[in-house]
Amino acid sequence: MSFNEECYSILRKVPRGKVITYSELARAVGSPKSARAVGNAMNKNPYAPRVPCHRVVGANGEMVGFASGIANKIKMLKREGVELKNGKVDLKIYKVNL
DNA sequence: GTGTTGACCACAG
DNA sequence: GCTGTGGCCAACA
Repeated sequence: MSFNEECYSILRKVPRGKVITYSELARAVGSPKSARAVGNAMNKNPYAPRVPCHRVVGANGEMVGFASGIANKIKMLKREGVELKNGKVDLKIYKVNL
């Protein structure tokens, strides 16, 4: 079980219509400071269709880079029922409760 | 083994 | 609110 695999595993647990932050995901993996490494893993994302990497947002619910483009990411989230507030996600509502 | 880069985060000014 | 700095981890040259 590699670090990135852990990330994918946790991310897969995020239900549709919900999101998670890199920080929270990193914390769930066990390294609260490895948010950067998490992003790196998402960027590679060998499990592209299996892992909903578009549900991962910044610590403030802000959309940070996305391999396929931020616009596409937002579209997917919206399609899942996630409303965006000024290009950001309301973590109070959409952030999954671990 | 070292240095750089990247979908980050927190803190200080 | 924005910029700069430091720190973290993983992957690559």
